[in-house]
Amino acid sequence: MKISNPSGSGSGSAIPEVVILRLPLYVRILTQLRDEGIEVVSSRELGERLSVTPAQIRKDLSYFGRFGKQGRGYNVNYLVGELRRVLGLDRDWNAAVVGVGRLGRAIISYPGFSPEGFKVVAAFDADPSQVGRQLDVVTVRPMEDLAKAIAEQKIDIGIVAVPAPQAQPVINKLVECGIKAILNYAPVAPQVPGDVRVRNIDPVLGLQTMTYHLKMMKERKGK
Amino acid sequence: MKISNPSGSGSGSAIPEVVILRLPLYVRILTQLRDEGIEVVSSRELGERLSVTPAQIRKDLSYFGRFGKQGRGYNVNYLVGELRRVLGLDRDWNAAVVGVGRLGRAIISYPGFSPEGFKVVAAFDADPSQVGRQLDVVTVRPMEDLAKAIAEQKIDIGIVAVPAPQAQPVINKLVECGIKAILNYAPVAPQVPGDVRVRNIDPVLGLQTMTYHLKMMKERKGK
DNA sequence: CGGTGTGAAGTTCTTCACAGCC
DNA sequence: GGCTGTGAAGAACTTCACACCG
Repeated sequence: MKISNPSGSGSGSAIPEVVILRLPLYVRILTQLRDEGIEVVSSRELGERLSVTPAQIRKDLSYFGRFGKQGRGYNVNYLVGELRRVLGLDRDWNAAVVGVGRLGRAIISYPGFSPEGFKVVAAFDADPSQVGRQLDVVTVRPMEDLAKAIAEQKIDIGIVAVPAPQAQPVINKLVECGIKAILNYAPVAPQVPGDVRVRNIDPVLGLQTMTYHLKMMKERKGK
Repeated sequence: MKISNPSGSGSGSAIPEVVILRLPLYVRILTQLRDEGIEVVSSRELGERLSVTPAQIRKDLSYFGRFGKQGRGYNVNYLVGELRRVLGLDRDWNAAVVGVGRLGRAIISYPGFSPEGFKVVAAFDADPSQVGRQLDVVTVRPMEDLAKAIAEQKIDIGIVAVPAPQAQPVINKLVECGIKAILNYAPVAPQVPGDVRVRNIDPVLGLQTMTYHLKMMKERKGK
C-alpha cells in the first residue's frame, strides 16, 4: 500500500519537486554573480544571497551531479550552464496566450519573457471583435484555431489570462490540445490531469497569506 | 542546538506555515461554493475541488477550531467567515506601490485587489518627472515622502514594482519604514529580517520550473 | 450511516556532521 | 584550512484510521 512516485510514470531517481522549484532561483543568483564578474562561489555565499542553508544548496545540487571543487566552491559560469541545461533552459520555448484583455495584452508585451527564452508566438480570444487584432508581434486568433496553432507553431506552454469563470474551460481545452505546462493568471484552483503542470500567478493569494501574520503581530502588541 | 519556531518571536501553538498558505485557497473555493448556493460541504467535496486530500483539509482546519458537524460537513457560509477572520480578511488593508512604470501602473489599476479588501492608497517613484502624476485614484509622490505616508495613511503593505537593480534598496527602505509585508514583483530574491514577510510574483520562475518537466517528458519519448 | 477531529504512523524534506579532496 | 558531497539523524508535513457524534 504505497504509491509514492510523484509526477506519474516514474522516470528514475525521484528528485523532490521542491528541489526543482529552487533551481531557477539558483540560476538567477548565479547569473547575477556572473554579471558582477564573480567566478567562484561557495554554498555558504550562495546561501546567504538566497536565505537558504548551505547544506540545502549542496544537497540540491548533488541530485544532478558533482559541480563543485573541494576547498574552493563552484565555478559560477559552469554551474549556471549546467543548471540551465538541467532545467531545459538551453533552448527557447514557445507559448500561447489565451485571453487578450488588459491582462493578456500586458503579458504579450511583457519584456521579461523573451530574454529568458520564452516566446509568446500566438494569442487567442473567444471574442470575435478581438480576433485579427495585432498585438506586439502576434495577431489575435479565434479559439477554434488553438489545436492547429499548437501543433504548427510547436507551442508547449499555455498562458491563461481570461476571467475566472472561463479559466477552467480554457484550461481543459489546452489540455485536450496536448499542452502539458500552463501558466495561469486567473484566480481559480485549476483541475488538471497528473501529467500536466500548472503554476498560478496570483497576487491576491500572496497578500492574503501575509495578512495572517500582520494580524498576529498587531494582536500581540496592543493595537 | 535547536531553533525551530518560525516567524520569529514564538507566539504559541505553532501553526505550520504551509497551512497558512492553503487557507486563502479554501476561502476562495468556499466563496465560490457560496455563490453557487451550496450551503454545506464535506472535506471530501472540498478536497476534490482543490486536488487536496480530505484528511489534510480537516487537519488544517483543526488548527483553528472545530468548524464542522459530524455526519454532515461544514456550513459554507460559517466556515468562510471564520477563515476570513483567521486570516485577517475581515477588514481592509492599505498598500503602497513603489515604482510606477508599466508594471506599477498595471498594479494600481488592477481591479482584483479592491473587492478583496486591499486598497492601493499611495504610489511612489524615484523619477521626479513621474511625481505629481495622477494614476487612478492616487497621485505619485517622491520616495522621500514614503515614511510619512506610511504612518499617516496607515499603510501595512508595500508593493514593489521597480526594475530588478532597484528592488533591494527599495525593500530596505520599506523595511526601515516599518513595513512587515511586501509583495514583490521584481525578479530578485529579496533579503529581509525574519519578522518581515515577502511574497514574490514572478512568472518567469514559474515557467522555468515547468520546463524541467517538459524536457523530461520529451526525453522519455524520443523527440 | 456519513463525516468530523485527532493521536499515531508514515513519508518527505532539511540539517547535521564528517570523510575526502584541493 | 576551506569547502564539497553525502549517509544518517532530525524536523516538518501528510496520511491513516478510528473514536465519537448528529
